[in-house]
Amino acid sequence: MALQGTVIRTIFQTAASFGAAFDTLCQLSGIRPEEISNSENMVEWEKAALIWVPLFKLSEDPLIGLHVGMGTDKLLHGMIGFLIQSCKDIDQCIRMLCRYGSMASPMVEYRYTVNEVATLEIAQHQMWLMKYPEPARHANDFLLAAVMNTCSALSGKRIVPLRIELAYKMRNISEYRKFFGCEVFFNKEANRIILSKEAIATPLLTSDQSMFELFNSIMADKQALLASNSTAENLKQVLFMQFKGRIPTIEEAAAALNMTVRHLQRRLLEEQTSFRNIAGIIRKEIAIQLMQNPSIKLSEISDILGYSDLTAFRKAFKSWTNATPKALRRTRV
Amino acid sequence: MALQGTVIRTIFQTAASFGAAFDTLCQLSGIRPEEISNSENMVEWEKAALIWVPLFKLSEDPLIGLHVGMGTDKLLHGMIGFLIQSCKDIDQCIRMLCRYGSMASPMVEYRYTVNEVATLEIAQHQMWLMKYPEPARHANDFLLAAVMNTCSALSGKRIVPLRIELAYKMRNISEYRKFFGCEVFFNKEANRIILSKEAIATPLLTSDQSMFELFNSIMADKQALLASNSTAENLKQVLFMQFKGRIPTIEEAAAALNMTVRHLQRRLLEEQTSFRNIAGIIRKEIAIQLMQNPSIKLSEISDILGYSDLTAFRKAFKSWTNATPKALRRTRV
DNA sequence: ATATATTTTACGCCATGGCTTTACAGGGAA
DNA sequence: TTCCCTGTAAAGCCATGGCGTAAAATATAT
Repeated sequence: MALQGTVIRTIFQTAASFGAAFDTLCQLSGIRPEEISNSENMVEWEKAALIWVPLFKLSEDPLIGLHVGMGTDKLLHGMIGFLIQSCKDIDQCIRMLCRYGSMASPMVEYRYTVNEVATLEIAQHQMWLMKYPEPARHANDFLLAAVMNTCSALSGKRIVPLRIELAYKMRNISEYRKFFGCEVFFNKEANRIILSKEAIATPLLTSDQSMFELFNSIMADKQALLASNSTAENLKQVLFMQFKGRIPTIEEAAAALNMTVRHLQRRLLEEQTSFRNIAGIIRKEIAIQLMQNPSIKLSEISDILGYSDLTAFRKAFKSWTNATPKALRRTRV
Repeated sequence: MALQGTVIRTIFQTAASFGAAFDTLCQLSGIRPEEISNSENMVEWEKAALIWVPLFKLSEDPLIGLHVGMGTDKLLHGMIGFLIQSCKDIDQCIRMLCRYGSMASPMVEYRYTVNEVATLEIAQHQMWLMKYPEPARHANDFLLAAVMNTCSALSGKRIVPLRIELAYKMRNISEYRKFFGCEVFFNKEANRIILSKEAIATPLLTSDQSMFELFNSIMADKQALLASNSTAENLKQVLFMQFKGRIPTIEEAAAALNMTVRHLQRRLLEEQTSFRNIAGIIRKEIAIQLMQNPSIKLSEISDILGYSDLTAFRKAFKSWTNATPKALRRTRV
């Protein structure tokens, strides 16, 4: 899992105005400038997640994510960036973000629903939230602010949401209100931008139908290409991306892959693996990731992975790693 | 722990209009009519909690508690009933209910706060809620309705709350709305009646200052008499009544008993016991009560008692009972 | 390809031993 | 009475073995 490199470049460049030199940030984040100069290049998710640590240290700004997002008027670059700026209105922009956003940042899922109001939910992967809670918060603030800024920049009008809902604790609410221009609620169940139907109907100044169709076609082809992996790889993707407190059942996974359970089992058998095998791999990966945050207790990791019994988790862990959790934590320090 | 017997008599008499004969209810509840004919007599808490089971079976009414409460215009009887009807206004009524209510129904705590609005919270003991969730719901509905009905009856005006908040799932909301005459919210964190300041300032038709002072003096003396137990008994009372997910610490208990930690330890030593000893007794008692509901898992009981580790709970349980939890559940079936 | 039946495996639940840490017990001085 | 200090017991955390059950694997018939 990774993040489009140029998003990081944008963040670092914008942060220069907060007293943080571009080169210093690269160095402190372990990122070479060439890694983030090309919109096709992806940066490993942990490197991307942790850029906020030096950013915070250097700026001493508890709202560094929000402030950097304020200064970002182009969230994504390259092909997807061109696609978005060619959309006809804000609504289509957000739909394209939802459809292709995961190609640029697979650790974030964008969900969009339109009823009386339009709701865009930004869902970071739970593993990221658990392992690096504070950097995840800055990243989310950044995304929200950058999304709104980008919408305003492309439409030539200040787009004001109906309200913002944030899943974390309040922190200097007046800064949020000032930037978004609407009420902001903390401690909500998810991170959401709620927009009016008028707002999402706002046309873009940069709209270009033929360019839109061109870029959309290219993106769709690219997405299809990425998807033509082995069944095992696709299954891993599904299990990992749709992980929310428990591994999906084989029925759910088969449905997500548009095949029957028995067919999925046959395909996996052809590839010398099984659903149970893949599910174990995903659990192991998430467990080991979370164990690298020493403040996360073993019982929490067990709960997160869907085990209702700690002894069962211990046994499973031993079977994956041939080591006990404590022993593995010792070796990884 | 018990409940003022005449409250049950009132419930049974009111339920007669729902097709349930008084004698039948007594028989099905294992309660002799003499037990509930005297306002000074108390009925064991489990008998009192379980009266709703036959009531529900006979009436087949999922809102039996609410409906019986609707027909009850005198919540408490005897001395405390006279005290309440002698109050000057609704506000004083509720204060007396909070102060002396636990003498009539120790398994319920009434909490009252007045800010912009007046909030009366009715908190049933957690052990009751866990062991008998459905009867607890009926009892709570009954209490809420009876409290409002009693207020209206004593003041000669229909007292309409600002809103009602209930901690359980929605069930035929229109019946609640119709009776209370205000909005009702379910799935809230506690059971509360929210009243306006105008409502609580409503004077009682039955107000009598000299009778109030007489009954208040008698109740205060009686409460003081009940309290002049051994330190161990008082501590048990405090630990049990203030149990909310964990046993209070020795500091908290000492503060509740108006003495220092060291003084409490000395008093208990004089009575050949200790805080740890008393705390263990309370934990054991709650654990055994909850284990009698087979749908409550051991891990839930462990959590409820404040253990963050199931193996520690198992060990403690063995030390209290000389039996494993499963073995004890087998013998008690 | 699906449906059914049988087999296998991993999770849920139970119980216990071991080690560390922390809350309490209790003595004693002021 | 308060304050301080030392010792101890119980809770927190770790790890493992055992047994039953349900989900998944797989064989087989259609």
